[in-house]
Amino acid sequence: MQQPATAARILEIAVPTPLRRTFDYLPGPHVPANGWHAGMRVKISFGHRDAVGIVVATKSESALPAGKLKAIKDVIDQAPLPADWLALCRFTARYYQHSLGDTLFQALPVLLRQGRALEARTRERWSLTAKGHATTADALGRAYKQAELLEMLRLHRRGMVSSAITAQGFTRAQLDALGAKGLIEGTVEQAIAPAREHSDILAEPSLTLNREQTDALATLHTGLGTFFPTLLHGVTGSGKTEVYLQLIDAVLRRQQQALVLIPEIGLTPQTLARFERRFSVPIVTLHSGMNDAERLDAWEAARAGRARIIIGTRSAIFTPMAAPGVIIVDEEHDDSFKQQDGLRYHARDLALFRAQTHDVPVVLGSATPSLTTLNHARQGRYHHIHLRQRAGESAQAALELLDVRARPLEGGLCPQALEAISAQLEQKRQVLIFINRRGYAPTLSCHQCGWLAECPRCDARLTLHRHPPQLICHHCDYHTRLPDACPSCASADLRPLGSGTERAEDALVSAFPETPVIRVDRDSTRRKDALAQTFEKIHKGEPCLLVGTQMLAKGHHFPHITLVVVVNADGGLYSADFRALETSAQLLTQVAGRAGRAEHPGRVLIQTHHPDDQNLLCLVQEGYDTLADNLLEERRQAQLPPFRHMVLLRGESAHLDLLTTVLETVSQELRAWLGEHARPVDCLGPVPAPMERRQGRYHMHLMLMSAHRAPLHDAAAWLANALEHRPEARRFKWSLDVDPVGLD
DNA sequence: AGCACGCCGACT
DNA sequence: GTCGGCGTGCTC
Repeated sequence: MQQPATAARILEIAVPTPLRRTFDYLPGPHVPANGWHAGMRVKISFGHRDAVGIVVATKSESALPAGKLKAIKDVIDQAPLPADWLALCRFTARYYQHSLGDTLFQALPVLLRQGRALEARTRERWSLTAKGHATTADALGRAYKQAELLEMLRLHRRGMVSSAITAQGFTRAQLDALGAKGLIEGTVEQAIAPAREHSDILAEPSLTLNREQTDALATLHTGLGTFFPTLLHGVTGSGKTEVYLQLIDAVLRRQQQALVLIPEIGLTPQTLARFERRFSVPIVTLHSGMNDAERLDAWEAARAGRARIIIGTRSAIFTPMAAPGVIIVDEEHDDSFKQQDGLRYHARDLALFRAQTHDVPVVLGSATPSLTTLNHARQGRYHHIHLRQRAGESAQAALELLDVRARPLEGGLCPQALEAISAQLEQKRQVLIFINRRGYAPTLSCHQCGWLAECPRCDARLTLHRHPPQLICHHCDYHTRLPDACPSCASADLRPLGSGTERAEDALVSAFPETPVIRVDRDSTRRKDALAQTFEKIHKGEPCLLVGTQMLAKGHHFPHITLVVVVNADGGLYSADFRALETSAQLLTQVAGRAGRAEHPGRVLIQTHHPDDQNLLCLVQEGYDTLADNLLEERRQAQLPPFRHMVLLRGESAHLDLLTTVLETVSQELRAWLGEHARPVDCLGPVPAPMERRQGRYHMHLMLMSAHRAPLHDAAAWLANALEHRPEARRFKWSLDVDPVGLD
């Protein structure tokens, strides 16, 4: 037996504030039944407001005189939040140089942030009794509604929860009446009910694996119960999901849970349905479409161990688990795993940390792995499993470059592309046209004087939209009506410059009036279910033209598409951002993977103004893996990530001079400090951000680079500290980005 | 980040 | 005369 905990004299408490420090409180008269422990939530008065805080330590002394300390107002949790969850948040806060309080509260569902008790909600499930089964509806005489209810429940073998019953138009009175007659009974269960004992894990048999999949699974099986990081490197259609499913099956049989992270728009209803069809255990999902109560239910059920499979986007990495067994990060190269504001964490990287602390395998799956992950695999830090065959009959589509220099373009499409589209349509097939630009045209220009429509608040062109006709800035919320004449020379000869999805759509409608043209981008898909409905239409296989942005490239597969046209592959070729080529090669490969299924070999036509570009040629002739190796070599020579690590300090202000001056000063001080303490860290800048002016504010960067994490971390911490204690630094916004994924 | 305090402009 | 603008200071 544990000794009764001695009463804590001081509680160290993390508070939801960006301040990077904790605050000491007195326990007052409050003593939890099992003593004070880190991870307990408390109510406190903080400054001039009330707040929820989390105890992160108990101690006997404070740096502050006792008279300055307040007592807490109340205890919320009698049992602390999980210790490993707290450790994950601590690591995250330290690694990303973020306030612990902010980190902890961000990792908590909203209702827990607000101080709601952590316990499963309960609900009532109704089903027929033996007597109910033996009774026919006509025995109920004139109680028609009751008879109807009885019949409905007869159809639901596992019963129905009361909310579902009332949603069908029945009342509590009708339930009670049938209950009183002994025909039905209600049992109270937790919001996400545990799997029934002795029930099967599988609801349907697994698929037969091919040789590669079998080997992959065998390797992964050897890693169960240990930290076993693996890159599952499989071409589109190679059956990665089936490998995940069978690995999860093994994890469930060990009485453990599986956490599956997916990109923001990667969770298609098809994928979720596949998990739910396969397993009969409780599965919870965590995504943006859920309300606060549902999120709390899922979080609580995962923590308690009732939820056996947890599927979610980025933030699901913070879901606690009673018995973690595996973490899977699907499409690990996807940038939506990186949070781009506030706490700028990367869910994939945290998945690695979590897997390590839990001693469980972590599987990173992708057809186009990030250079970071590929480098780990090449250096033997991760197991590297290849799936090179496509499962099923389909062939890999052939990639071809189309030189569009000096060719006439219709909605961005050259005559050769239009011809190829026409040939496919004659054979009643579907074609995908990929343009990574929404709107009608990237900008509007004056044919007389060369004026370009520019955003008054950003260093960017305004995009021309047709529905409704407007000039819109895609970097801020600025929009304006179309000018009748050139603001510069008053000429009326204003012309759209270049093509976006809307213009391609128009061009295709006039070129192929018989064929339906479906546009998929953020503007055409505003309504909630519009995307799902559109995809359903496409899956019927009727000939059609599909025009869209990268929304089309992710997750979904379209078996009837036999031709993909990429309108412009040049975007990533000559960008200032060192990652642009990597991202763009991944995107092109993902788009190309949409074509060519079953009996039709696919074609992918890539329009370019740079048909001799070495990288583009490499991608087309050798494929992503070879290009990735070349890019890794370039990164090594340039000493860029992943060969050196990076921390970016972003500063933002309406006053450029103020921003520059302070960043100059602080960077000089940092360089002096680095020299004095012999820290091998390079400090570059301040330099203007790639788009210096955005939303009327100036953006400057300071970049820290080092081959070693520890000194880089020290430098970042020094910088954060210096800025926090410098009064001038409070006159502009700044943030640190550890391992940034974009330099914007 | 909140939130309060504080000292100067256009409103009932 | 007051409502309110956001500069500045503080949170155990």
